[in-house]
Amino acid sequence: MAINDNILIKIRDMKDSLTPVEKLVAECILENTDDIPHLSIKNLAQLSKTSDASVLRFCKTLGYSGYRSFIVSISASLGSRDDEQKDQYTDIQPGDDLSIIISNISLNNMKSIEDTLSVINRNEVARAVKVLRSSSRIVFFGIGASGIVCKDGEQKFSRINKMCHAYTDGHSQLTAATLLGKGDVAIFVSNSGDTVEIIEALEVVKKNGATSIAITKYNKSELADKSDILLSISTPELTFRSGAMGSRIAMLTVIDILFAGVASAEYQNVKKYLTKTHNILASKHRK
Amino acid sequence: MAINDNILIKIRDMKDSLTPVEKLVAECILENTDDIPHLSIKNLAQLSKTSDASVLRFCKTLGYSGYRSFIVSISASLGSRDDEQKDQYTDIQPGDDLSIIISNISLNNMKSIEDTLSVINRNEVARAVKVLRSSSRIVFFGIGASGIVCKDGEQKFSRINKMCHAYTDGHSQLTAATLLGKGDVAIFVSNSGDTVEIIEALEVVKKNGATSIAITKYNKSELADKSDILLSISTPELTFRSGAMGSRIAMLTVIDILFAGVASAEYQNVKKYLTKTHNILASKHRK
DNA sequence: TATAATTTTGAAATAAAATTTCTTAAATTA
DNA sequence: TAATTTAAGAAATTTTATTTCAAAATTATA
Repeated sequence: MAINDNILIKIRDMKDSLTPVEKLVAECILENTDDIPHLSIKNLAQLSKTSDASVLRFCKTLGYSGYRSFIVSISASLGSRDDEQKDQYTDIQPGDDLSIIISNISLNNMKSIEDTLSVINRNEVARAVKVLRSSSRIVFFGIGASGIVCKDGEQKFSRINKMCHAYTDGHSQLTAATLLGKGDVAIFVSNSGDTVEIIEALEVVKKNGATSIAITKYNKSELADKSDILLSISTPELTFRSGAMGSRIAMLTVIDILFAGVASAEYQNVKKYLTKTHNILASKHRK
Repeated sequence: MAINDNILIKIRDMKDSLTPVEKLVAECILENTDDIPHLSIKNLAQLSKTSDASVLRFCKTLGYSGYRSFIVSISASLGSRDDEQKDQYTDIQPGDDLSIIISNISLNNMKSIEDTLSVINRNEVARAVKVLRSSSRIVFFGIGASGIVCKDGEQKFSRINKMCHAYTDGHSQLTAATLLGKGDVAIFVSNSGDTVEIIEALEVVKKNGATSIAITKYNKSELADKSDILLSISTPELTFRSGAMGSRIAMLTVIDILFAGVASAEYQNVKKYLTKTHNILASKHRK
């Protein structure tokens, strides 16, 4: 829905009440709309087989103060032209035009965040932040795409000097899980919530008395059932074609929230770490 | 959601890499956006306390052919903008209420994607997809938070049986860069575009004749200048508190787009791979 | 720290574009 | 058919944009 004046509609409606030469100008504009903003008044006069004075008269007839104003207005109208479907999930189809792919992927990723925002339980987030703040160390468990989310969490919490580690394969996960104990927090990242290795690790962790946090899709799953704190994400179930794009973005956002929650609550303690790590990284930039 | 180019975002992101006088122009434009379309180049020079030559230089720096093109573009952006205010970037404050943190983080991550959509050059995306399709192998270069994005790319492209690898430390990056040659594609991921190791690797890669693709923030930087194909992202410059959250989400979205572009164009070839990898992963789920 | 090289900048010159004025042509009407 | 009005373009003028160039500021180098 274009909310602004649409000059093209104005021109179309005005057309019949214009003088013959002005009408030529109007028709020329309607036929070459996209090019108009880049034409000079002389160019447009040539293209419409009229004169520059007539083009200017046309602009004034439409109510503009001059050619420049007219161009500004037509540019704005072209800018506000609606871009088709906006906010439903759309899957990528084979052979899709690249432009559609670009907006679909972007919209889906945005939608994943938005949807996660609406399913996530704020009390659970608060509980998670609380146990993370008082934890002696944090261990992330995730495999494949979820492993990447874990690595991200590890990097983030390292910056505020939290003892933390990400384990991204079954074996190291089991060994790490065995060594956890009371006061430790284990964060399990799994889209499905049914990954064998993750459930195995969860069971070991629980036996050892550490607190478990699950980041998983909003759904019934063993992970969701058995973990102490449940942070749900939501993302479209697109076909396998699209890979696990949205869910990963949603999971990262949950990690961001946990990090910001902890860092903000402990700001007095952590700001020196943030400053230090920021500066040391900046020194690795040229110039 | 504004899906079109938004020049105001471009200006905001570019600001810090401009010369002092160009920066004055940029700030003046950001403060008087609505008036700009009706100002002559001389007016704008006066308003920004610079010279007409500098304003013109500013337009060219941003990539426009002249002042007129710039005005057309800014008019289009103004025409397409919808209810602002709501979608301003917001930073986390120490001690913020958890509920505010949750929505700020989510909104900022969404906005990063949206803004990236408005600065990314679709022709460059098309070129990138083309070289990726015909490449004999793909190598990702990135360090720190960007390294995680690289790992993600590696996982994605592996699923369609593309030869690919992510190198996330300076040494392995240099050795990998040395061995690349014609027909190979190197994807460089760096938010700043100035990371020492990345620039070094880029120089080696160029010397060896491989094609270079940069994923970096919309800004002037050595990486942006020197790479063959430039894919820009946009994200708010929040204070250091928030870490590199938005930029990472934006970069991942760009990777998603490249992957979907390649997979969609080669759907007939890759669907068997996608099915196979999907099934083998599903077998690792319980029940 | 002085000097060379480079980059940034604005003033002036030039070119291009927009606007006004004026004249002629066409249409209308008495 | 002649007088009047309206429409249109050519030419002149004004404004605007662009290029060129030299001074100033900055950065690198000795």
